[in-house]
Amino acid sequence: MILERVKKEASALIGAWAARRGMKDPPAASFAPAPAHVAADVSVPWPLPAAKALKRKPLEIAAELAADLARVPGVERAEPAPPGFVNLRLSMAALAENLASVLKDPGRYGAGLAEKPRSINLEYVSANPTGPLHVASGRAATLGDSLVRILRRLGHKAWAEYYVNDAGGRMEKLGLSLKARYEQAKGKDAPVPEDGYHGEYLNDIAAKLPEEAARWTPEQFGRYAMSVLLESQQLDMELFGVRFDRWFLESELYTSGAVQKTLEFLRGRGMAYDKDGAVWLGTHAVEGSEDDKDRVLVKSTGQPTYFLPDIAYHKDKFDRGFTELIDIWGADHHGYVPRMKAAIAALGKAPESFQAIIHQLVHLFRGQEAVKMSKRSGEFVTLREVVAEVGRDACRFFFALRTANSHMNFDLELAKKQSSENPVYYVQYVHARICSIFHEAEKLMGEKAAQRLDAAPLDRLATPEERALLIKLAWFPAILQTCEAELSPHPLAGYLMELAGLYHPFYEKCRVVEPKDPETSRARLALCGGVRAVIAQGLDLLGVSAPEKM
RNA sequence: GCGCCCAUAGCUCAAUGGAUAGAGUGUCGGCCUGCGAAGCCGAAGAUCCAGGUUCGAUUCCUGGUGGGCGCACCA
Repeated sequence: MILERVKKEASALIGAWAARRGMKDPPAASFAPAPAHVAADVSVPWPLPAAKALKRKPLEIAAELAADLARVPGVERAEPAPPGFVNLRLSMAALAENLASVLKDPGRYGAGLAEKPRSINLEYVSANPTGPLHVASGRAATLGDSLVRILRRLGHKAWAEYYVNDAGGRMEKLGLSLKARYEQAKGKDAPVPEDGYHGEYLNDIAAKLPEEAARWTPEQFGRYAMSVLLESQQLDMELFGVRFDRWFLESELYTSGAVQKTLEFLRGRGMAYDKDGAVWLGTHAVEGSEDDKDRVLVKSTGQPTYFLPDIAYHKDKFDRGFTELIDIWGADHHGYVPRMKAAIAALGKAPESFQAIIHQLVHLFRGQEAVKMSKRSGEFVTLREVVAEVGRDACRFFFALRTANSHMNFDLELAKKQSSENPVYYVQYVHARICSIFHEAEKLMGEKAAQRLDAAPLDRLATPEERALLIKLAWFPAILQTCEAELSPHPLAGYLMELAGLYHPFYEKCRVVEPKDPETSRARLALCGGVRAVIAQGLDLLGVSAPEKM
């Protein structure tokens, strides 16, 4: 990981430079890829913010600093550039060494960069078990699953959970709806309740009910429907390549007594009080609370609200040893954030230990026409349906490219039409193409020779196209860290697009398998091997396959 | 009414306060008798409006305009 070494050394030199000039709080050094029009690899903008503190011209600082940074091992050249950058060019030897390390152990490339390993519980999707998963759930699933994979690669403990709301009033509503469908199937005139679930899927479940269902109570219908639907959701996630470490049932919180214990815990901390026959959480009294009013924990009927078991659930996560909780919610729940934060504080935990990632909602279109997303009305576009039509890879990459904050329109017609033009194929194509080159090389050089990349003469890599690829490979670990910092996989998806975009010109200009020049062939094969490995690793972190043939 | 989020190329999206705002797709013009044309090369094409802070603003602040979402003893 050449860039990480260079960044570390350069930061130390910058710190020393600042100390020599008596700077008290020097700005942190940052490193970015140099823009296309400068002949350098890494851009260091540090002189610009430093100039303000020192009241000096940024370009002068850059010039002085460049002299220092030129000494960093692996740096071939360091030059000042207006208005106040230091541009670094890495040595070919360093880039070659980096490629060699990628080839040696691709699975460890970018691994273990976490300086302080975090213990994070990520909860996402958590859809009600009252229907199949909607295509919009694919967004949260992609965000969460990819993030978990990336965090683990970096060396963090990341644990994925899905909270199943299998308690409360929904069960009866669902039961009555299924019962109606069941009776309809027997020719009776039994309307689904107005506020029930009107989706087609209940007909399918009704058709497969056992005989004894004739004597079931609505609750039994409800329990049955939920277990079927939960299994269906679990299959949805599996088909989408999303694995959860635990499907946490809300009902467990009741059977274990955790709900009651949490209430007592909050009372004991002086955070809960009685008013108007209900029990309230004194959120306004919590230090730093941004919630504007108190919230009901137990209704005057004696029934807990949704809020209380939810607090119990989050308490349980802390009790299991996680120090950070991250929930991924759709924007329709953003109003719930201050409340949850207040609850976390009421539990006596640091407010920073809980974080909500809010993603904007997915708006479905069929051409120009908006598609309703209601579970109660008939029209319902399931995740499984879309995955079956456009493919898991295309779907996941599509979601992975976007930031959580983007309000996205998902045109089902376009998604189908574009399935062969989806950006994911642009990336996968490079992988397949390289695999094909290796087959070609094996034919000419023999299988063993083509696969022995470790001793390749990498100093043969000298064209701009080859160099651009080597640099791009070097940025991969830093991209994973960006994903962590932004809590989003989208920088990785964008990176893979860029890496693929650099490979094709290389392919056009640099012939890899060339019997007349076996040395260059071997070097280029090694480069191809490195690109293939990083693409495969990157796609895997996004839950996307890297096919050998397309 | 109050709060959160968004507005960048025809379309879908990127861009830790920094250099000439990047991709994909679409349009136009070229490129397959050597490793995959799901590709390459070239062209045209963008920061909603008005102020402000800054050496420097797509980015930060204020005010508009347009849109999404939310403001329960629902979950």
